[in-house]
Amino acid sequence: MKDRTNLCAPEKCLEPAAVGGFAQGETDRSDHDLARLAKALGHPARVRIVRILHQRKTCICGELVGQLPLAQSTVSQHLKILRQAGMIEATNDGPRVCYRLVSGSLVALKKLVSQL
Amino acid sequence: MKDRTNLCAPEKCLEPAAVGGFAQGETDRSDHDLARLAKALGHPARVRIVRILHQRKTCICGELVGQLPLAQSTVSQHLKILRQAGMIEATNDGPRVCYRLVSGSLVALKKLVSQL
DNA sequence: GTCTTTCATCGTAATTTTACGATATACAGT
DNA sequence: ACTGTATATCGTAAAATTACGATGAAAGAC
Repeated sequence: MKDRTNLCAPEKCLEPAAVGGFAQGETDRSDHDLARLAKALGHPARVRIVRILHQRKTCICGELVGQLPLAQSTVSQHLKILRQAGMIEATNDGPRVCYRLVSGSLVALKKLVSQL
Repeated sequence: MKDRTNLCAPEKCLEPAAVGGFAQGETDRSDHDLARLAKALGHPARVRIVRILHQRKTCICGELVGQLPLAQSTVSQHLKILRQAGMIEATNDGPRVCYRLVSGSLVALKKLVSQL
């Protein structure tokens, strides 16, 4: 077989090679940051969730489930992905969970994209 | 087992539910378009490729391979993903292949992101 | 206390992604 | 025709993604 520790998935990709001359750790970080946010938006359901949260400023999980043609557990999974990417956050409201966009996350994304 | 024809991956996701009241096929298409482009940028190597092509306006495949800590076949695979997403295109230059950004693809991405 | 509601997590399966080496293909030069 | 260079594609394996139902955990209602 071979090593296959996946040089790219975590945070190692593109960094070894970049040391080969001109220091561009800046670019590397941008690459990873943008890739991380882009990946989080790489599914229509998650784009939709972000859109809804942008409109309603805040939204209960159950309402999001109602807006999507997916099982509750699947929506919960998508919410987790967006949370791990730092795009949304949640607070508890009794038995309910209130989601909202992380302030500045959209601005950060737009900035990274505009720098392309 | 069950059906599991994956209602989301192709182009079906979010469309059945959207018919439940206010017609918003517009939003659905935007969701899919943005998700498609975002997914294409959802890997640091592909972000890097797009950045390089933006700088140098045009680039031979081999140079891209030299800039990335990945095997030639892997880079070729990433290029294929970007091509299928409509972000880059290629022309043959002798035995070499010359890649460039598809004119307007970045603008389209920026527009979709700015509409978030 | 016991329900009920709301959501996250678990277990699982199918599919996709990511990576590599090996091989095929296409073109230029000799 | 043969050689070498450049690239794509194939075969394969590991890991991640996407989806679902079932189960678990927390909080309010009774």
